[in-house]
Amino acid sequence: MEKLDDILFYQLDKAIRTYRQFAQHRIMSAGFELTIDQWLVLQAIVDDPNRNQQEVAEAAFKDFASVTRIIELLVKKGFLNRSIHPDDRRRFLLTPTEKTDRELANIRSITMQNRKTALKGIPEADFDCLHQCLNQIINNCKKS
Amino acid sequence: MEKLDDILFYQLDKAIRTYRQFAQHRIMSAGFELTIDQWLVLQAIVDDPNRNQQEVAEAAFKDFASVTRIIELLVKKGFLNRSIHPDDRRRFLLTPTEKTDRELANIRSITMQNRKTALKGIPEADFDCLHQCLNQIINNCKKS
DNA sequence: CAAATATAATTGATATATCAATTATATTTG
DNA sequence: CAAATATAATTGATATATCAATTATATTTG
Repeated sequence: MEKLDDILFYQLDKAIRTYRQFAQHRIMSAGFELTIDQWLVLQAIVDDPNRNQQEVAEAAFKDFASVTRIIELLVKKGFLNRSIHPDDRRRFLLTPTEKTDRELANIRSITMQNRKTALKGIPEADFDCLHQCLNQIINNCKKS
Repeated sequence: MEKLDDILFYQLDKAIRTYRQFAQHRIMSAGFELTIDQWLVLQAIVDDPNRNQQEVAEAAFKDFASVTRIIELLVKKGFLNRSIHPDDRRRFLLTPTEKTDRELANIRSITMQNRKTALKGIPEADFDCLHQCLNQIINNCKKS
């Protein structure tokens, strides 16, 4: 029987999850109250507040339903204000609150450190290889 | 603002999730009733039925609590029998049922195809690079 | 314009992840 | 040996993923 660790996809899964656990712990112990997924969604909204939820979902690579629920939490936690969109009553207008920018900036510095730590010892030359391989996998698996 | 796609970890996440969605769809449309995670846990048990649940969790890179719940489902679906372990009443004795081997073998052939499709176009030479990079990330992020 | 269709978002159900608390049993230690 | 501690597994609470169904509004079409 092949060892699970020899299977590329198992290793891929393990790598991203190990990183997520690591990063989440560091964000929490620094006293922040956002999960990585909440951070991703919030960042996607701040980057372009005109996005509707489906565009946010696509940007953050999340499910529509998840985005609905995550935004719910972000509103509850006071990072977003939600009001009805003036041009389309099916949509919401999502506006980051005052504390949002500060929080995002603070988390960003931790995230930068996390990435650096996680990538330590990987030669520059391998980055391209990684990016290309991952892109190829994404394209191969994308539903057409 | 950096594009999310330029961030290695975002791409990593996207790659494994795209693969998972792809693989899960193909397993389902072939008429099987196991999720990838259930398959992983079941495989870990079949590989070595002497494992206790914590060892299963470690092998499948899952949380203890998740393993409890996944085993619950596997028992319900008739892939495992659960009885009290003769040597240690805190443990359970998990025995694959008759249909388990057949099911695993059938899914295996689909999984092989899936992996092949997902890796199409990636040069052999890049595999080592990938494995090494992922391992490095796992080690860098592992809690010590 | 009214009916049909499309779109934006939500909701419900089920699966998995994570953390903390709990239960039951086994082992260790004074 | 009894009390303290360790271990195996479960349970509860909350977050996220996925699919299908639903609701509300907007747009299209006959």
